[in-house]
Parts: sequence; structure tokens; C-alpha cells
Amino acid sequence: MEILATARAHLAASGPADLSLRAVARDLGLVPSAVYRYFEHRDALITALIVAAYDALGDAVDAAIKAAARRRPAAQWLEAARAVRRWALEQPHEYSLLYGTPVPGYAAPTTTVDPGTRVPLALLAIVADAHAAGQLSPTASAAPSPSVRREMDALASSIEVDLPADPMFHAILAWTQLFGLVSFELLNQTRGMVTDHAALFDDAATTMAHHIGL
Amino acid sequence: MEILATARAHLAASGPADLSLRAVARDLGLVPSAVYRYFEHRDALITALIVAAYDALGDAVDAAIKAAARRRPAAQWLEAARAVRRWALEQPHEYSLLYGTPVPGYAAPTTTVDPGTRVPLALLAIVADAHAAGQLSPTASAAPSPSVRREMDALASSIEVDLPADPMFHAILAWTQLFGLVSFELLNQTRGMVTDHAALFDDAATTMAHHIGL
DNA sequence: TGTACATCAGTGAACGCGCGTTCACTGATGTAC
DNA sequence: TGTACATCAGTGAACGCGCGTTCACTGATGTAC
Repeated sequence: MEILATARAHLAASGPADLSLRAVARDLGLVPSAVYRYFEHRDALITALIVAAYDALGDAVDAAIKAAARRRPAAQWLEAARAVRRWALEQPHEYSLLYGTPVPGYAAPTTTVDPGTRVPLALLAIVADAHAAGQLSPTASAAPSPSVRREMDALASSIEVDLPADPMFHAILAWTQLFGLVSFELLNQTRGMVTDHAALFDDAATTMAHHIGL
Repeated sequence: MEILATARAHLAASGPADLSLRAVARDLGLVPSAVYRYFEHRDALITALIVAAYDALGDAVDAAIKAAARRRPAAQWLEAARAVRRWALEQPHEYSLLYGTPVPGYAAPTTTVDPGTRVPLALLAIVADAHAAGQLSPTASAAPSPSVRREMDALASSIEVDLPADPMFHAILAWTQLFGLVSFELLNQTRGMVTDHAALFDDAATTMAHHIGL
């Protein structure tokens, strides 16, 4: 839909906070009320944007994993991680729509949950595939406590992933680490501490893979 | 100053996006223009809030480390990490003012940089103290590439911390991991995946300490 | 102890702005007979 | 092939709202002599 495309373009230029229904209409050369023919209200527009962004990120990650399908699991992991970072740097505003402070006054409906799980599920799939192929080395690193271990087992079965608690635990940590790094880089929180973000990120992703046992 | 206190209270109640000069004045029973006697413009108010929040968080972390001063470095690390999470959960809106998407239209002046480094410096100090006391075990985990290693050495000397590249690297990763976890929890990004966030967090912090060599 | 004056803290009205949303409407395009 | 009508896509004006900021002002408090 053209409105959605224009809204994404507007988002790319100005950031989520300036994302108003009127601004999108303006960009399209439409009168504001015309947008109501396509979206019930502003929140519906934002929801559509969020879903589209999650899907774009999911597609980017899936494509990266697919392109590395014949390589070692650790290489797949690295490429997936790089795809996340690359996508985030290319569309920082869409990234912050997904992983930043929620848009004021907007309450995400449950529709946005499923698309939001695509990336973590794709990352876990790499680990699960490695495990199925017997390519997962037992992790030398600290082990989770019994209660967390139980939670990891429950999570694994609820999302139907065949993975022991240990790599599950480290994969969850890696997932949060990944986004922590990208967010810090985008928010300039590492200002003055890190200069070559790409190199640090690659090393970080490789380290994560190592911790997981890939 | 009373305006600042009221602004923080307002922030606690409504989040950074609703933080307007008029709202703060309203809370104080003042007319909007009265605020201009104390702050040159809205951005000055926000800057003051950011600095105050960084300091509050810094104080919380420092206090936690101090209270654990006689315990093992790994325990100090865990307590520092817990202090970050606790503070974030107690004042989520102040946390998101610091680590969320920037307030629309606000450009952070360099004044906010120094207070923002308090937490990472406090975390690094734990590691550096352990290193000075010979209590840092060499990390078994993946090592950074030569270029990142060089960057870590440069960083260590620029912030005057006596730490080899290896633990420095893992400490930086742990720092980003810490905030990634807290942000994901606050943003509800782990919805449906994690239920006992406190337990996962503790295990994560312990694992980080282990990776660093604490 | 009293008077004159400066400083301070805040008032009140107004400005122009962008926002989401509503409502009655218009004119072009498509469909049925 | 022509006419009648419905649907569609969008217009235009208006609503009430909150925002940051300005400006001239008022009245209380403090200071100097």
C-alpha cells in the first residue's frame, strides 16, 4: 500500500517521534482525513509500520542465514548478527520504532508479538540445527541455576525447539547482548569508548557463538 | 531545586515523551512562563533531568559496590549489576530517558557525557581492582582480534584503567549485555520467553563475571 | 524607625504551531439493466 | 449504446487540544541610608 510505503519513507527521514498521520498525509500530497479511509486511526498506522519493520528485519536475517547455510554454525551466527546490525544502521529509525522507547500514547496490540519473535527464533534455529547435527560443543562457561534451567526447558518446549537448557540459556543471553550492542551503538552510548564498532561487533558475535557452543 | 524535583516526579508518572515544560509548571502550580526564570528553555530542563538521573543511577551503583567492598569481585559485580536493574525497574521512565530513544527535538549537550560514564567506569573499576589484587583469572573464552585488542588497550590507557585487553573486552561486552537485558525486560521484548526475569538476570550477571575472569 | 529603591518570583495574556479526529461534501469510476 | 445509480477516493473546513516561547506587568521581600 502506498500510504505504508510513504510512512516508512517518512520514518526513515525523521524518526518515530515525528511520525504523525498528518505528516504522512502531507508527504503523500493528501489531506489528513484521507488517511482514515485506509487506517482506522493513528495507532493502526503505527501497528502496520511496526509489523512491516519486524518483517523487513526478519527477512534480512533469514536471507543472511540462508546465504550462509552451507557454512559452519558459528559462521551462520555471525552472519545473522551482522545482518541485524546492518539493518539497524541502515534504518535506524525503524530499528528504534521496534527496539526503542514506545511511541508516546501508542499501545502495541498483540498483532505485533509474532513478527517480533522472528529474529530470536531464527537465531535459536541456528543453534538447534547445530545441536541436531551434533555440532554443538558443551559450553565451558558458567551454567544457569536450576530454576533458570527449568525455565529454559519450558521455553524450549513451548516454542518447539529441541535444545538443552545450557545452550538455550547462552543463546538468550547472546540475543540480548546483540541488541544491547546495536542499541548502544545507535544511541551513541559508547561515545568516546569505542571507535571501530564493526570490529568490536564481529568479535562480540564470535564470542557469543563460542559461549553458546557453536 | 524544586522545579527539578517536580520534573522528576512528573517523569516518574508519565514518561519522557509527556515531559513538557508546561506539564512541570502545572504540577508545581506555576504558570508556564515562570519556569523560564530557572531554565533558559525546555532543553535545559531536560539536560538537568538527564544529569540528575545519571547521578542517581551512579549513586545507586556506587553504593551497591561499596556495600559489597569486602566480598569477592564476582559478588561485587553481581551487586552492581543488580543495582542497575533495580534502579531501572524502580524508575523506568528515568531509565528510558537515559537509555531509550532520545526525547524528540532534544539534542544532548556534552554536559551529559561525563555523568553518563559513571556506571561503566564503576563496573570497570571492579575489574581493575581485581586485576590489581591478582584476583583476575585468565579468561577461557574467545579472545578479541588484534585490532579490537589494540582498541581496548587504547581505551584502557585513555580512561586510566590498568587492565589487559582481554578482560577489558569482556567487561565492555558485559556492560552492553547488562543494559541489553534490562532494556529488553523493560520494553517487554522478552514477553512470552522469560517469566522470572530476576533469576535470569542474576545468572546472566554471574555468567558475565565468569567471562571477564572475576 | 522610617523611607526609597532595587531585586526577585511569579502572573496573565497572547503568539503561532502541529496534532488526531469529525463531518458533510464532491467528483470520478465502475456496474446493471 | 445509453442511462441510472452505487461505490470509491479524496476534499475542505472545522473542533479542541497541548506545546514552547515572548512580553509587559505586579506585588512581595530585601537592602541602604
